[in-house]
Amino acid sequence: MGEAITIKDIAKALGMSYSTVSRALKGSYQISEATRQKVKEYADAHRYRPNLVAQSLKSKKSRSIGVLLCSIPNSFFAEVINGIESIAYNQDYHVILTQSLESYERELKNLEHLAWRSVDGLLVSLSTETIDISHFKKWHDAGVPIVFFDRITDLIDTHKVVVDNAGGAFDAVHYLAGMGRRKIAHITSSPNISITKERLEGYNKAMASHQLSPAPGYIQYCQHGGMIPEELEQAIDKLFGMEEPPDAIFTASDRITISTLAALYKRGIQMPEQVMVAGFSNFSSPEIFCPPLTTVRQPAFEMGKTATELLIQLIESKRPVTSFEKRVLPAELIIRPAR
Amino acid sequence: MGEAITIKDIAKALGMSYSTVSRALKGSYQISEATRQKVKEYADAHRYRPNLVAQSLKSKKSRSIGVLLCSIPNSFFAEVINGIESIAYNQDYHVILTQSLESYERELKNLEHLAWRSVDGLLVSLSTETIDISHFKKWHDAGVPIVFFDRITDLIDTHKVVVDNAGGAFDAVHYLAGMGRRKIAHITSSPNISITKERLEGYNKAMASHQLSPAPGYIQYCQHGGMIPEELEQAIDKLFGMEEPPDAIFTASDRITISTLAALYKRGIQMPEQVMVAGFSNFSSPEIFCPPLTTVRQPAFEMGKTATELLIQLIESKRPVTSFEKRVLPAELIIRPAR
DNA sequence: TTGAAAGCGGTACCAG
DNA sequence: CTGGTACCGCTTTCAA
Repeated sequence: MGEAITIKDIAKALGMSYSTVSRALKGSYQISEATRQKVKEYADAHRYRPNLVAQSLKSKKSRSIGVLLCSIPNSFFAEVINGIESIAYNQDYHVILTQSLESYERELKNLEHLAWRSVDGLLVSLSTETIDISHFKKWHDAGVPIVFFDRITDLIDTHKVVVDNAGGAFDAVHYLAGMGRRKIAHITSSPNISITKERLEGYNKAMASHQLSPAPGYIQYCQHGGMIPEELEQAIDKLFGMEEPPDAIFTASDRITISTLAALYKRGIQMPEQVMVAGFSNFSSPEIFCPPLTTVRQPAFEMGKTATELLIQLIESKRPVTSFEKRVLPAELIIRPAR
Repeated sequence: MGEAITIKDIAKALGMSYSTVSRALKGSYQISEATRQKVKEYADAHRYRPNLVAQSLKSKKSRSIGVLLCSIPNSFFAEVINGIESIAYNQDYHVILTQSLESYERELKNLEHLAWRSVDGLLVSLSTETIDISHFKKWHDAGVPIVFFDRITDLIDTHKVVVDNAGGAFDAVHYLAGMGRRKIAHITSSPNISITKERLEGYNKAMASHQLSPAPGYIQYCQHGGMIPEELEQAIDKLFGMEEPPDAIFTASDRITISTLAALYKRGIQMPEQVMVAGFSNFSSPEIFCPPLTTVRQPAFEMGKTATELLIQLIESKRPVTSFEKRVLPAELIIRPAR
């Protein structure tokens, strides 16, 4: 795009060698203040911008970050992407997005693709189907920086960014119990992924703290995280086919929350009278739902930002990093009373 | 990422010259079937992948597409991005996203940034602030392929992808009128952008066809497309401070629709009794809003796909393209009756 | 402090 | 049909 001026042009114009110009532009090194001035001036005047491709070829760094996540238009991930871009843009990295659509197969293919594109590092949120993580282990062991976010794994030692899933889940269930509900069900994602376990833990803890114990079948898993509509339909049908159907549901993710509400409507189940719903969601205005929805909101933008900062730190670290951190961001319960 | 095998490695291993290997790999040209076989086999066996950076440097093509839009986490644009990625991924282009956040200033900066990254082409949806489009004209005249989508301009002759905004607007307003509403207001975005004009046109036409003429002040513009919360608050306050407040509102975009509902709630204005709302939105399940929202849905994924296909076609065209098309995708009115 | 030159991985032209 | 080589734009050693 556009015919740009190169180092050679500058050298020719100023009657110097390429290397001198190159050095002058990078600041550093041994170079006389005079020539540096001259070069900088000329460069600015002619709007010189280094050719990134040439730099890449030389440095073997692509200044790109690969992102693996399940779905771009999911409101949670869309916000995460926003956070990622906000950092990457300023640090002159570009971001290559790939979506697994909750398929292990696709996750593998995407990883392959990103490897080929020679990204400098990876931001990864695992698919619901993923159990074996040796594909990531391979790259990680080969020295490729990886930061996991949201759906993480304990089997690879690197930076991780998550929200306080257990805490958020606890708060939501505690709220439902506080509203007098005792038969609180939980519709959640695949048991494979970390967030499912942690949110379940919060649910269990809150139930216990209210001396409640969920009936068998009160915990419904959607293997594909609600990506497949039938999953949710089935979950709802099972719950309301029970002898003692729930009087509240705690939903574990954005997509599941929205789909649960839709499915309940379709069946004419009254909310909040018959069943009260609260769950994870990052939709901007859940107060316009019917009834207004109490949600656990995740700092998605923040998560994207933090993960990207950590990744770039890893990429640009001079010495191999051996000590890793797990950032836990707070989840926020936003209570929206019925009208 | 990873230590890859190069053409030189293959050449060395097979005792041929670089050029022979290169030719063999590209298929074409004059090369004996035997050597081609040998090379291909070796390459496959050792998982050879051409170095994209080197190819870029040589070919002066980056195989990247720059995208300019207003906001990533907006549900409409998030779906568009999904469509863009779906095509780009398969054609081995990568996508660089930038957001204007409805600022002309930022749009300029982003364009600069993308130019520097030497993208092969641009997908552009203008910011609400943009009036002067000479920055795009400059690049377009320099031969950079551009495809405009959604918020387009007539001042640059190139491919464009839009939805039938006037038609969608007409349908929505016609629906409201059909429900017996006569005082139908319109909250819309900045008058600068194409979609505002077209949706207004549909509104006017539908009003006229029902022998309705909007009171002065029934058309409220949000200069920043509802990005700034106060804009909407003011619009609502103006509408309901009038002697004859509206009994229906047609909203012109996703963000405006959601914010309008939220603002009406906040003020305790009853829907649909006091005022009935219908508008553009790509939220997945507006039936869970209160009341269920009748929406004009745009084929956003399709739009992203189509725009990207057209762009890649431009980029890869051997001869300069001189005849351009404007694809108009249908908008779909989805009626959701009150419960 | 500056210049010359090699090389990153591919491509394409020119000989042979 | 195949080999040699220059070159894309930049960085970096080695000499001067």
